[in-house]
Amino acid sequence: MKISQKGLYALQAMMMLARHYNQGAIKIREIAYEENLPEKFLELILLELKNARMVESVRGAKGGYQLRRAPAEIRLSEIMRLIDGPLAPFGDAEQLRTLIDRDLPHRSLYQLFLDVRDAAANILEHTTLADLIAEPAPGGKRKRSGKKKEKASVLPMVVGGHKGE
Amino acid sequence: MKISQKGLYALQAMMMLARHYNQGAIKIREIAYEENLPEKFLELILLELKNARMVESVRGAKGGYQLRRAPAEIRLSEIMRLIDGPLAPFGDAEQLRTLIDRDLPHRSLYQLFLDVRDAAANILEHTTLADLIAEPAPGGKRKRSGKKKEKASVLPMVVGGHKGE
DNA sequence: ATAAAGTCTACTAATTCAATTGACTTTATG
DNA sequence: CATAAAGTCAATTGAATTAGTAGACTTTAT
Repeated sequence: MKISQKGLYALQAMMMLARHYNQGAIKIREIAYEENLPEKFLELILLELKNARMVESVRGAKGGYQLRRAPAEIRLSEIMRLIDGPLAPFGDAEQLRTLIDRDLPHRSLYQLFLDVRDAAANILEHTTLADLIAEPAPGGKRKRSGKKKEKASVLPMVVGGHKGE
Repeated sequence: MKISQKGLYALQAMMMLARHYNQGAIKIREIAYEENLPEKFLELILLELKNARMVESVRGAKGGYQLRRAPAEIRLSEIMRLIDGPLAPFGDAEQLRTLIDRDLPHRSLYQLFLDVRDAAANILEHTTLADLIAEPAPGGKRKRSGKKKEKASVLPMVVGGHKGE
């Protein structure tokens, strides 16, 4: 899973729209200005987000873009998959599962790739735009939404070492 | 973190060399044949692995390649970083930490990226070539080495849902 | 009618990816 | 000591991807 410049722009634009949720349509120019994004490029990105039904547009004068669902209902994984493809570091989850079954000599390698993709998916499926725009409590640590009704498996919070990369 | 074709080849080649550890130098041609890799491309990859001191070469007739360290001492993260760069989905860990400090409006987004990279790093730093080539116990589940002496933070085992991507 | 907005198609320049080519160097061996 | 088998290394290539730009078109508020 590699996030491209375009993917970053998409996420920034969506965060901006989330911050302005329920304030009517926001012009491309305003998003571009507030987030410092190339306007013409952003245009294409918003079109893609619209075709994926994550945002909706209002055409003509007074037009602009707005989220189609509440920020808490839009997962980061959804945006990332749309713009940058599968979360897996190689191929996609389906393909990896097939390879694990069929390419026995490399089974363990593909299983590892799948583990990595699952770790990323667990984080990105459980984080929404609402989580990202929530102001952090002054002394507090970052929180994830932990949606109520989902069937997804438990999510261990990974803290991460402090050196490396 | 995206694994390129080249990265996959490197991992396959290293696994092959791990399987033949302590059997002397293995010819590029043999690796290419056994793993079905393009020979000339593999050549370049092995050169890179050599410059990174993960393998060593023997030149001339009877020459070939072998691991410079035991399979249990070669982490997957090392190979992947060499060939495909940082494990982070965007930039690298250092850069993300800087952005988290300096780009306050996007702090939460970069923190999320860092969480994803930490999750991947936790898996890939704790898996070695020895883990990958270990034959799975007939009915058993996949295991990770869990090295003894390391200072790295605890690693929760992420299982992963069964739909998605 | 007009201006302000989104829509859409096409193009491009730069970079990366996945190799391949071919000349060169080193070493075992007979 | 000639030779063949091997690794070394620089250069090139074709295709794909990335990060945009340009410009014509459509829709809508006023």
